[in-house]
Order: sequence, then C-alpha cells, then structure tokens
Amino acid sequence: MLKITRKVEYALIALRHLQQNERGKLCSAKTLSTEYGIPKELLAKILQKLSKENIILSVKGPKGGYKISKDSNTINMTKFFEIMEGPMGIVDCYFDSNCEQLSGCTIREPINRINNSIRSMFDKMTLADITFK
Amino acid sequence: MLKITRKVEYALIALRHLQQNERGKLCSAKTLSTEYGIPKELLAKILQKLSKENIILSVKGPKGGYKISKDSNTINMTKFFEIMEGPMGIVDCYFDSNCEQLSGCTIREPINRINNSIRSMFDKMTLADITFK
DNA sequence: TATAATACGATGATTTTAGTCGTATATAAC
DNA sequence: GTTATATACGACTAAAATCATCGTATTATA
Repeated sequence: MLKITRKVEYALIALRHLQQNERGKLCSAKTLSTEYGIPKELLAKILQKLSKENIILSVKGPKGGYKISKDSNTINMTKFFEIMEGPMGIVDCYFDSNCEQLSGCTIREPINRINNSIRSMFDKMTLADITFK
Repeated sequence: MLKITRKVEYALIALRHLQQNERGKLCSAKTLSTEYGIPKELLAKILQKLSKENIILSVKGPKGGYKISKDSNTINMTKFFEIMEGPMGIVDCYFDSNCEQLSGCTIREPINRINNSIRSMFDKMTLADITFK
C-alpha cells in the first residue's frame, strides 16, 4: 500500500538520466533500457507518454532518441503522477465512486484530510527535485 | 498507486464505530459487518489483528465482541499502517531489496526524501485524528 | 449441551500491475 | 530507393497483490 508503481520508478530513472545528459544530446530507449536493466518495450511506452506530455522531446529514425524538455522543470509531482497513472487519491471513491456503504461513509472526512495532505506535499515538490538533487 | 487498502479502510470504519460507541459496550464483527456492508470473515480477521495489537479489546463467547482500548489514542498512523500492512514505503527496496539495477540505483536519494516526507506526515497524525474528528 | 461469538490458517477469485508482441511510421546512411 | 534503426501505438499475456471465502478450533453464555 501507498506505493509508487514501477512505471513511475522507470520514468524517474529515465528522466534523471536525460536531465543530467549533455544538453541537446539524444538518448534512445534501448540505451536506457540496457543501462538500467529496464524492459525495453515497457520503457519505450513510458518514454512515449512523457513525450506526448512534452516532458521530453523525441526524434525518430536512426540516431534518434529522447532529450529533456524545458517544461520538465515546471511540473510538480502531483501532476507528474497523474500523467503517469491517472487521478491520484488514496482511495478510489474520489474518481469512479461506485462505493456502496450501506449507511453513508463515516470516514470520508478524515480520509479527505489525509488525501489533501499528500497532494499538497506533492504539489510543492517539482520533478526537478527528483531528477536533479 | 499511493492507495490505502480496503483492509485499512475497513479497519478505520470499524475503529471509528467502536471509538464512538458507548464506553465499555461491546460490538460484534457481525454487527459491524452488516451495518457497513463489509464481508464478515474479512472484517473478523482485521478485528483480530487489531485486538492482537491491543488497539481494541476482545471478549469471546455469546454476548462477546470488541471495544476500543485506551492504547488506540497513542498510536500514530505510520504505526497503524505498519500493523495492518507491514513495512510502509513507496518502493519495496527498503525491506526486501532484491532490486538489481545494473549500474546502481540513481533515484535512491530522491525516493528516500519522498518516503521520509510521507512517513513524517503520518508520524504526526494519530489514529484518533481519523476515528474522532 | 446448544448456540453465538472470537481465532486462525488455507485456499480461491478478482483486480491491478508488469511485461511482451506485432505492426506502423519516420528518417538517416548507404 | 533500400536497409537499418529508431519512435508510436494498440492488443495481448503473465505475474503479483489484493480481496474474499471456507473450514475448523476455541471460548463462554444460557
């Protein structure tokens, strides 16, 4: 419980690498995959998602690959997690609420408070805090 | 990702009920189960665990059941989560580390910082914050 | 002695997460 | 223009975690 997924982990590893890479230099999914022992196809899809969201930039063809984009610094961790995994909340009932507590949920408020605390914590944390420091 | 489990959810609902119950009055697993629409056997096991950890007190036999213990106020959420689910961390490599990053994990430190932030947040939060307020 | 409760381990089902495969598209180099 | 190497993307399979059930033992009340 309260875990981040491998997808997020892999994304952070890749982003850190690209972030610290020489400016403008491209790095392919294959390179990253072999360097960090991450399944290639899986990493590829992760990089594609990051690219789609303009966190990284992609170049196709031989000698192609990815590099970090300027946007990456401005993104906070809440947004990053939601890009990678969809809506973030410690319980599901915030998004797809088909929860059927017979007599009304008694822990909604306290759960809400926990949730807000976590979100506000990640709001204040930028992607660069993870990929640089 | 970053979700609490149903087990924890059910525990909190049950604890809140017991907390707000008349002092000394017992409440059975069956009662709680039907009142909140929680699978009986599952809830039973959760209550047994809480009892084993002295968060609640159990009485066997007909007219038996559970009631809140005094200890429950002194427990923080980090401890509570760990009682319910074992070691708490946003990644596994803190406990059973058989992680095989070929060239050393590059995100260990930042992940650590996130982890500490979450833990310290839950350290400051008591079970009573959830079951009372 | 029958009944209603907790105690607990084993097993099965479901859901989520992780990983793979196949195919299309773009582009550099020859 | 053909080949090789890269990204793009959707469908599928595998593995793991979570959720739930079952069976049986124990305890204590009436």
